[in-house]
Amino acid sequence: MKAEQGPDQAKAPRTERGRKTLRKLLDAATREFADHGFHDASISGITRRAGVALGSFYTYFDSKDAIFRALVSDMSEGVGRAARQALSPSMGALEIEHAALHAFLSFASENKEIYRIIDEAEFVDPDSYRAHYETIGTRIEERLKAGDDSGEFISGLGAPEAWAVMGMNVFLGLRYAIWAREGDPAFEEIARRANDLLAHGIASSGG
Amino acid sequence: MKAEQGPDQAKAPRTERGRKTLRKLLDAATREFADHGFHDASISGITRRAGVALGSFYTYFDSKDAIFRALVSDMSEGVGRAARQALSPSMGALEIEHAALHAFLSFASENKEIYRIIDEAEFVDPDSYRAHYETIGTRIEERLKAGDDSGEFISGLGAPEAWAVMGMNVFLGLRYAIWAREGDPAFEEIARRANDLLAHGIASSGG
DNA sequence: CTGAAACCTGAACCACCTTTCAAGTTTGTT
DNA sequence: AACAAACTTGAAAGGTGGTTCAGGTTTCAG
Repeated sequence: MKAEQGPDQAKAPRTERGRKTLRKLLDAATREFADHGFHDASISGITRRAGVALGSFYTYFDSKDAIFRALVSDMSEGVGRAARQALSPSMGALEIEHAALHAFLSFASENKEIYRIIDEAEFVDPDSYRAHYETIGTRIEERLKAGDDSGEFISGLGAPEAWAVMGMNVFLGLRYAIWAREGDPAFEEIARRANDLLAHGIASSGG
Repeated sequence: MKAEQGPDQAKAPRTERGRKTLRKLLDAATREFADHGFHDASISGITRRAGVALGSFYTYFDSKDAIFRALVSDMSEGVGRAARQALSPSMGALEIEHAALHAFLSFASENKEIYRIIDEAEFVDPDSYRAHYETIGTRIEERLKAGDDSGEFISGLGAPEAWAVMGMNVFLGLRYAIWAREGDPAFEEIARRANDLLAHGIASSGG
């Protein structure tokens, strides 16, 4: 239909002024979507926060959907980047899962608005949402298979176990990072307990 | 602001005709919200599906939000009812978790629209959404504590483990019930593998 | 049977929001 | 300096859809 720069790119600015305006719009949109949700957010709200005229928005994005997609894509990458940085190949397989969850909890805690936006993609941009979790699920599955190969994990692990681990992590993030309460255990304890569950399960040995 | 019948009740009809119209509106709304999502759903779409005039909607609900809330509340109870029916006190603690997940997968598979509507409540009606998961989490935590007491589970289990289990179940439901694919394992196998993970974890015994 | 309450109807009101556009300003290159 | 391209501007076009309302019909208790 229309020639675009990249998969979900904004119309690329060609001057310094343009790059600054684009950045202002993206930052403003993050706040606007976080505060109001996709549908109650308005373009005029975004441009007001960004301090630019309403019409300027369309210099950089074709539509409200387009800027939302750009944001989701940005943030999905951000989650991946944060996870990658916390992991090192020298870690043991279990240790990797522990570090991944701990990093995820910290990231979610510091980026609550980002999390809400990705969640809302389920309804605004289902393909991106699905791609986001499929990608993470695949990465976890690869880690499980690696632990299998190295003898640290039992064999026969696959996608179902990967999705189970992902679900654990996401829900612990929802409860203890996004919905954090006074008196909750620290992230360190949460990660340790989840790791114990993952390692040995909860059946009593005598059973 | 306004006197209402119940916590999230529709304006109660007083005649048989009224009860039928209310039911038609709720059924139509379920389909409309499932097909279009909250914001792209329209009142006129609901009344068209229900076969009643636009204005009749406001005889039963104060707003679009109100009917959505009523629906979420209905459905949240439906999920709980389905789970309760699948469980029996004679089951062992692990068996209970297995049955709960299996029932949830079946329920989600047969009620995809319900699943989607509850998910969207995160944005339309955050309090209901949170209450929904807090309730389920508490119920799981009670089951874990019961297994602890009976000696079937290790001791020290609590909310973090409950949320981990809930996350596992929800994400397995998302992947294998809602996003089911050709060639996926049967629910029985998914439930069995999740139950193994929950019972013994994935660390190799020799570790 | 009868009257009041419940219920139904759909056109119109209204508030709001995305998107367009024509005209003006700034930037960067030659 | 001079010009084209990039960028900005904000009013207004063009839609949409939630909500109201005044008047008509049905229900049901007495």
